[in-house]
Amino acid sequence: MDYNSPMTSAPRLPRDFFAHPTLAVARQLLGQRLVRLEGDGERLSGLIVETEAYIGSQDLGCHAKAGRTARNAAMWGPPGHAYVYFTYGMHWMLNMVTEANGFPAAVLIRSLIPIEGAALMRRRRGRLPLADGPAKLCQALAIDRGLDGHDLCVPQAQVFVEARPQVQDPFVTTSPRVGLNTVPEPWKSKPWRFLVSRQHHQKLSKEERVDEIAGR
DNA sequence: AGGACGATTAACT
DNA sequence: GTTAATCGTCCTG
Repeated sequence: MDYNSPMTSAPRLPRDFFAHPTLAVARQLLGQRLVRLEGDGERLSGLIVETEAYIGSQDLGCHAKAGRTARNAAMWGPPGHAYVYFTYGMHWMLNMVTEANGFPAAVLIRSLIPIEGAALMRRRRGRLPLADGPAKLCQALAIDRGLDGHDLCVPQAQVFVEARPQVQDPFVTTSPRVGLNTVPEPWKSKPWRFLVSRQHHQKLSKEERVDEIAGR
């Protein structure tokens, strides 16, 4: 499938998209549209603009470093599933499992540009307008333990990703992953965080609106 | 059974 | 720049 071609419809990313090296998946998820279908049929979505890669038991920043546990079991499973975990006593985090079944790795979704359902996302965030930040994103989209292990690649999925044009290299930056304060080197400094430049956000969301209209 | 510790956030000085 | 909030998870005993 050519993810760069112009399109008026938005096919979902298939499992094969996730069955690849985690750094490539984290990079290629930028600009893709995360969709959350709620029980009442409401559709919430946003463009992914920040991700981080967590890669295997050797990566001391990855939850898989301590081996397989009940909490991180989804990361060992097949690609294209959600790994949702609870941290800091109050926050949920959304990851997408990558690579082959049996190899523990995932991409953390850290930030979205709201596209559909932005008003509801804002209401859930109190006075704050954005879904930027891995915990805020989960709150805005009502993602919690119920979606741990969720299959993102079946027709009945409640959370999935729709293919959008790839973000071009000039608009992408990398940096060390956030919040790994007690993680030893070299893992602490691996540039495994991928961001769409702020300058490019407006252009991305503008194009998305055009495509939304064209698709109807 | 108890304690340490977060892949964070908001509200401070 | 610092720090409190808050509790599931994992490890120790």
